[in-house]
Amino acid sequence: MKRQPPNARERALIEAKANVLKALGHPTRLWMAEQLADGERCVCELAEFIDADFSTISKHLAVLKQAGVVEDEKRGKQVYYRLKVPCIVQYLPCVEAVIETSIRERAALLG
Amino acid sequence: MKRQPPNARERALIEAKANVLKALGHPTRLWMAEQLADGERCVCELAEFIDADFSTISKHLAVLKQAGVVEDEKRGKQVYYRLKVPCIVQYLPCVEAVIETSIRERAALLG
DNA sequence: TTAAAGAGTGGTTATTTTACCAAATAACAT
DNA sequence: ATGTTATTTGGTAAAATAACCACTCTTTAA
Repeated sequence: MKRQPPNARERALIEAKANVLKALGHPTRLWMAEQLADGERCVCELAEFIDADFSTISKHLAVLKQAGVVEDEKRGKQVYYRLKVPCIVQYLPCVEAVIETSIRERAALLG
Repeated sequence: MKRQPPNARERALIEAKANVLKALGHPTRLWMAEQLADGERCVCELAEFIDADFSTISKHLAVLKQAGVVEDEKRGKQVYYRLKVPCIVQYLPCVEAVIETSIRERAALLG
């Protein structure tokens, strides 16, 4: 069976998937997603541990939301964020495996 | 138990993980990774289906390699790429679930 | 009703990313 | 030796990203 170039439909799906991965591909946003694996958090709780302007944090959350990774809910003065599809963080062990492999290889090079 | 801000070690790990996700967070690179899930491919086989300059393709592969996602091997005139940690593509069903959720919600909005 | 706290927006700037072209390198065939 | 194919590298321009500041909006508290 010969391989095919991706058609328009497939290309759209790939783009959407890449967009999700890209959203998680920033240290601050990945950290946020990991925090949310333990349950919802308001912006102020997340901000407590992030050394960045509040507006920056807000924009990172907007990126995660736009990608469909999180959803938000306003309760009183606070806005709570939570993961929409929790499996998204269950992947991370494999991502870590990638890193461990790289580290092991570098160590092997050093003897 | 009170949550803690990430220390230097944790921050380095998060950065490394984010870097892997970022590498996969581009349509062309994600497509390449998916192709490699079926086994190694040389650059020319991948290029066959990608509408971009050869140099562009080469640079995308370099990004994946630098992130530790793929490794390469030169055999004759060709360079073959393969996944280093195959589980990296097993995640994608969850990524798709994120997208499906978004689509379903949008559909629900339309009634 | 006024002030303060939590969060988001708009604007700006520096940095990064991506794509293309041209040129270089490596291996093979003639 | 020379050309040809496969791939990478360097340069550059355009576009996207990420950070900060100043400001706005909303909700609660005084």
